[in-house]
Amino acid sequence: MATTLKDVAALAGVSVATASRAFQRPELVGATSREKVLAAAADLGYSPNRSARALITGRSGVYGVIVPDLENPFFPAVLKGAQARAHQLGSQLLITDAGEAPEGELPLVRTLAAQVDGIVLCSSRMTEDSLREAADITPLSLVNRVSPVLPGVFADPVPGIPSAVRHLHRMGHRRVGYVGGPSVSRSDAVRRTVIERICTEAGMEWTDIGSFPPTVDGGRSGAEAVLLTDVTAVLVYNDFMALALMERLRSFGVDVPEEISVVGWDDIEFSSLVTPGLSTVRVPRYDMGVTAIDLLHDGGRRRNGESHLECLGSSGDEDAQGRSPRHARIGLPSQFVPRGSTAKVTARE
Amino acid sequence: MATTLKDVAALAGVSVATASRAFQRPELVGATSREKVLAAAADLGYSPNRSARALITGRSGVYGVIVPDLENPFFPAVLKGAQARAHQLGSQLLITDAGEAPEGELPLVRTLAAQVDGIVLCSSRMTEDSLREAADITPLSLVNRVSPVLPGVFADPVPGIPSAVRHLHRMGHRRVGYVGGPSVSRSDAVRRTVIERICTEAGMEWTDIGSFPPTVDGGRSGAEAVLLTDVTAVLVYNDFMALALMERLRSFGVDVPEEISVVGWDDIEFSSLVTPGLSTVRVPRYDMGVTAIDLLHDGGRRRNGESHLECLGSSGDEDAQGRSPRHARIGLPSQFVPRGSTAKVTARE
DNA sequence: CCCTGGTGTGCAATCGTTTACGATGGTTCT
DNA sequence: AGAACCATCGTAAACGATTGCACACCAGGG
Repeated sequence: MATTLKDVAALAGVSVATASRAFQRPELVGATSREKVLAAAADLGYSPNRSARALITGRSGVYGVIVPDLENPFFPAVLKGAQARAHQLGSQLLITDAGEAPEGELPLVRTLAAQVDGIVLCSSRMTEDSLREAADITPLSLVNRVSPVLPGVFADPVPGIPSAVRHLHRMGHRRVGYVGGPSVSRSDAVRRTVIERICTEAGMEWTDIGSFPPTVDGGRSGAEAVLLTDVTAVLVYNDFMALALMERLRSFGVDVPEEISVVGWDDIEFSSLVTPGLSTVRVPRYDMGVTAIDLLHDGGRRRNGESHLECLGSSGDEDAQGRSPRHARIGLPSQFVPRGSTAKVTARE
Repeated sequence: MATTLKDVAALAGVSVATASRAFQRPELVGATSREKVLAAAADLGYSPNRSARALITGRSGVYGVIVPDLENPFFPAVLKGAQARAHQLGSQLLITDAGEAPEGELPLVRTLAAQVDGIVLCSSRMTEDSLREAADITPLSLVNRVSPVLPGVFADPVPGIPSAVRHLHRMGHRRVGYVGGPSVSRSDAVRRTVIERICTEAGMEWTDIGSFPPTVDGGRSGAEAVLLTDVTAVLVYNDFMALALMERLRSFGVDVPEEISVVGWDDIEFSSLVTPGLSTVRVPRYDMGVTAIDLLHDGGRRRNGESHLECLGSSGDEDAQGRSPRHARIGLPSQFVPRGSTAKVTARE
């Protein structure tokens, strides 16, 4: 049916070995035969059979990506970045929705591992032990999750949080709250501490409003909790929650930003669409996808200097043999995006 | 590295042929050897090498899906449905973002075709000719696009539009407009005619407000165009545009729904989050994904009765040989979801 | 006793590539 | 001139699974 390398070789008048080398190791074949092969290939519209290649090289040219929920607007941009990079590298992306099931992730990794060259785990909720086990099966790269033993990329709260907090300070806010996400979330914990530090540095009062599910409902509950405090501004775990929170505040007759300013996190597309626009901390989702594939591709080796990436740290843990594997953990800078949901403090208490 | 069929066969004390048949054609091997093979496989944690299998069977166990833009909230649910079905069938999904480039879709199909068993094209903007060419290369199934020569699944405007229009009528609206999407869009044309028909049937005045890009900007432009007319309610091509349109109307001091009612299309998640909630025509995205894979899987053959699907029509075109290939074109019912953006007519004019 | 038929199994070819190895011819060095 | 070397290319063996074919074995009928 499809044209094979043998057809190309025949048309070019060379052996299949030479034809193969014309693609794989061009420097090993003579200029004339190389050109004949290339011409024949173009002529026949040849494209190599990836299964055959995978069979012998042991690499499929496909990377797997596991996301917890495709409908969460955080991930598509990550996927786009990952796909762009994968295509540059001649690979494809096998995307899988883990479907809200933390305990299903490890089996999923097992299934996928057999047919991919490595897996990008997004916001994985797997235990550290499961992660280790998964890493034994196949190369892994983490997005939005840090592990001492695995390479990964995450959003650095800096400079987003400092600049958000300073912005609130300039607007006259002195009491700010944080509506957190799931308490198991590492990034939530990090944000919490950074917010606290920056607030105290700026001489502002900080209130932990609690942990909530990272959903619309969580945002609504958050709104109710906010009303029990005297804060004039809140930072919220993600835009989803922040939008629901604004909505809920309004339904209680509390105006945003007149009475309470709200800052979200992620800068999903809708944040700029609502009224008032949601001020938010933008995270470089696309670049995170790109970087995740990079990490997979060079298997944790030294990164090429080409990029805008900023490597914030590496694991120094020593393994049983006393070697010191250094796994890249890359933090990409976040950025505060001011919009209508933050304003000068006026009414509230 | 990984355990192969040979290992399993050796442990079970049979030949690889028997081991293979124990999986593929169990009825051909004796009960005792079958059990020994299965036990050995379980013991070794054997999983077949899909590349090797693909090489000989010519089927990779992977379906491709091409979407125009992953960040468009319409698609994730489709992908989820497609994935669920694919997994049921033992296949994986290779998802690709075509990246806003209609002219890039055909090359993309060519690239993908080599490594998948078929491709689901979502909202393809390819020309009919390109579609035909693509269909020559690999099995195809269309989502949100109908073609006379290809199987596909689309959202049936019924009963969504009739019930939306009746709802507006009950609210006292007599002049409604339609803010359309790209004029090349088939579904746009269909909606247009259905809206017109239902409106006239209900004795309402209908205004075509024009064609706009299916983006936030398109929605904004649509808002301005709406203000040049005297309609009291508009139906909008999709929720994205509808939300931006509401936003824009409001920035012009026009209240929704006090002065103008707005109905969107798709029921993306945010439509229920904004204030007022966006009334919208919900389309069964998840089921469309499921069905698209089904169409690919049974290669346009008769559908099994198991489902809730409603087959609206088949192509009767005859090909050169005079045969009459019947390609399933399946319309899934849409549904009107009333929310706050539609209300009794009051102020306008 | 031979032949037919069915059942269960193994041998070996095959899919399309990659790549180790060896063969060939030509060039350069001593 | 002979050796050593290099560039170039072909032969053939993999990779791991599937499957057509043939073979062995056993039952039963003539």
